[in-house]
Amino acid sequence: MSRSGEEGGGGALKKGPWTPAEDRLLVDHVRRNGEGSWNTVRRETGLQRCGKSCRLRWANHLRPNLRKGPFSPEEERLILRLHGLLGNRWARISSQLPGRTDNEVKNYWNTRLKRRQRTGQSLYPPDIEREIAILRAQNPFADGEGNITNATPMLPDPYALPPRPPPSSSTSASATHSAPLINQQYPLLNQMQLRNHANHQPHQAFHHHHHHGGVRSAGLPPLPTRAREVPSKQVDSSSCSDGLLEAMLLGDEEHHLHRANNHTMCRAGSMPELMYGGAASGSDSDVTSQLPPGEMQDPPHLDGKWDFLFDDVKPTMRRAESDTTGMSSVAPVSMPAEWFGSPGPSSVTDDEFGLDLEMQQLMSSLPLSTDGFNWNN
DNA sequence: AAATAGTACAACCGCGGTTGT
DNA sequence: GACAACCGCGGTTGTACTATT
Repeated sequence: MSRSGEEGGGGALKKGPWTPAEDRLLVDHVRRNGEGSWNTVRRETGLQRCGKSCRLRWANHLRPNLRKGPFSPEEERLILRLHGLLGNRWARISSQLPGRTDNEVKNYWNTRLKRRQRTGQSLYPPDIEREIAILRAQNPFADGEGNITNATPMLPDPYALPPRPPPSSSTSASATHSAPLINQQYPLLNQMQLRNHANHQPHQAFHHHHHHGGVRSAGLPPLPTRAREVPSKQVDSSSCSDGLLEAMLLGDEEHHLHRANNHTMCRAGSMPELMYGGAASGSDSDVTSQLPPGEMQDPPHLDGKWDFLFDDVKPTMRRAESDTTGMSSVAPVSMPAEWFGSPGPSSVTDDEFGLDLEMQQLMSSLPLSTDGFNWNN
């Protein structure tokens, strides 16, 4: 089969930078049809772009709640830690950075941090390296290459009673013993575990890893089939808004980061003019409600007409979601509600939950320390 | 001011996974 | 089960921008 077959028919597909007119076509398409079905964009809008390109453009530049601009020190720390645990799984890493895309994280890593390698510096700051070594020892599903190694699910019971605290005197020694994830060094993590317990039914508490290239869940109960791969960006907020990350960040400077992510800087990348607002309708579907007054901008090149774009964006209706076999209770995965200013309870689907759980386990292992390391070195 | 090097980022490409027929 | 279509992810490339010489 031809992987490029999706471009079949019609004239040549356009490549290169997107124009405002193309963006408008795509956004309007998503507004009417929801995300997904990217290959119908061309048929329905006449946009001479392949579906793949449309998806990328939407995900990286046009979707709401994108956070652009330099990574904050907190974000950088998180990237480093997660990369140490996950490797080059950019989508997973970016899922823990609200509003950030995998492409951004990837670019960041390739430029800023790989420069350290070229200059002979270690990939991670020394303290992060220590953390990673410890966390790897604690997380049996994350090896040094970022691979999932849980051919046999080995996640500690997240609902287990807190174990004995590790010896307070020997941090390095803990790297050699398999310390449980619930760690009294990080009291908030215990809260997170309890919260996790309250939010999810026990039968859901298994590890389900969907990522290609990884080891899939072995001998685990089948998941209700839902619309397959969830773009990581679409998981992020639902994972964070009600999940463990926010709890972890409570009382921490990163908490402020997270709050900031939720309420500001909702703009689109190279097109800062693409503010999804201007006519605050007050409805849940109005992303502009997340933008502080005064941050509204009219997109110059679009003559201030972007306000209409996201008033009624429909949730994705994908093939697998169009059935009515017990999946009607599954919230649409695309267009998370929090995009539109209605955080509400997390609507994590079963599939998302599997991803979420894995990330929660990892995230719950990350210490809260905010050291004074110079991250620009 | 011009040339060069370095950086940042958008976009493309290929691969692999999932779903539908 | 085989195949086709679709989709998402990660690697890579192209190019605009900025800093330096």
